[in-house]
Amino acid sequence: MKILNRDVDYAVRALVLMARNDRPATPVAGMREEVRVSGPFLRKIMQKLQRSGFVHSVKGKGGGFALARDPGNIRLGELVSALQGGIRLNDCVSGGKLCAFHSACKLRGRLASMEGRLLEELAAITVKDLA
Amino acid sequence: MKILNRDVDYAVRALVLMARNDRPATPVAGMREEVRVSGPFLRKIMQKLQRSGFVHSVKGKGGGFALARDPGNIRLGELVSALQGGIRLNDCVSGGKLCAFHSACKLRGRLASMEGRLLEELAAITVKDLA
DNA sequence: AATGAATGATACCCAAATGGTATCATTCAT
DNA sequence: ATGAATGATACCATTTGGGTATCATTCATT
Repeated sequence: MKILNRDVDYAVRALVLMARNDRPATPVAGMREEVRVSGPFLRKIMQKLQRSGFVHSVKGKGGGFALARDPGNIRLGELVSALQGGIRLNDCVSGGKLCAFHSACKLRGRLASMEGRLLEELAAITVKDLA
Repeated sequence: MKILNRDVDYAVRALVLMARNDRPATPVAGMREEVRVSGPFLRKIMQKLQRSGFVHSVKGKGGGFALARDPGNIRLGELVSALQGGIRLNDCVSGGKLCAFHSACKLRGRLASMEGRLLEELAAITVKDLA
């Protein structure tokens, strides 16, 4: 239904913000207002981004997050994969749940190629593009 | 996340079945096995299809459902609209919930056009194509 | 007229996903 | 030592998706 969830939305805002400012480390407290989300929730998202390698983090006073990759190389498609486990047009194409009609299904191939195109389009958008 | 939900899936199966058989009326009991879904659930879906004008229904003994439109003119995009209220890539583009960055958002336009292309692709697939 | 096969409408219900909060542990500059 | 910051994780509330149950209505058949 909805392809981009809130996590991706907030993550994009935060990453764009960091790309524009380009500071050595931005704490959550310094982003949450502009991203317009609660501190704890943004923090959870930033931690996911850290685990996925999009940002690196510095603990302790004066710490925070900073981009770990070039903004021109952080693609929306990757964010979607990392934060919400990808996209699936239906269960059959990419959910791994093949239905009983698998072999005869004329819809499957079409959906699969639609999904492919969608992913390509998402991959074509980078944080730099949005900054 | 998932663009086609179960309703659309089962609806397509039922409509394709009806298009192939082309009987004056097919009762739910005569479809549920081949569609592989419980009777009550399929019935609920068929009722939605009836209300949306895709099929017409005949009550009483010997009744059932039949296509109300040419199979070549029943488009997947319409089914998605009728059965799950369309697609929205995110809340901002088509959910009516504009975020605080509305005017400055560089992502919005791109998502909107992606959504448009997706709908076009869905609209290009008809029940006849799948029958 | 009675019967039974069929849909119409609607009210539930359960499980999973989404969106978000709370808490405690750890690290580090000062 | 202190306090600012993240790491990890558990928890919670609401919504959505998928599905069942029930009663009312219609109609062919007898």
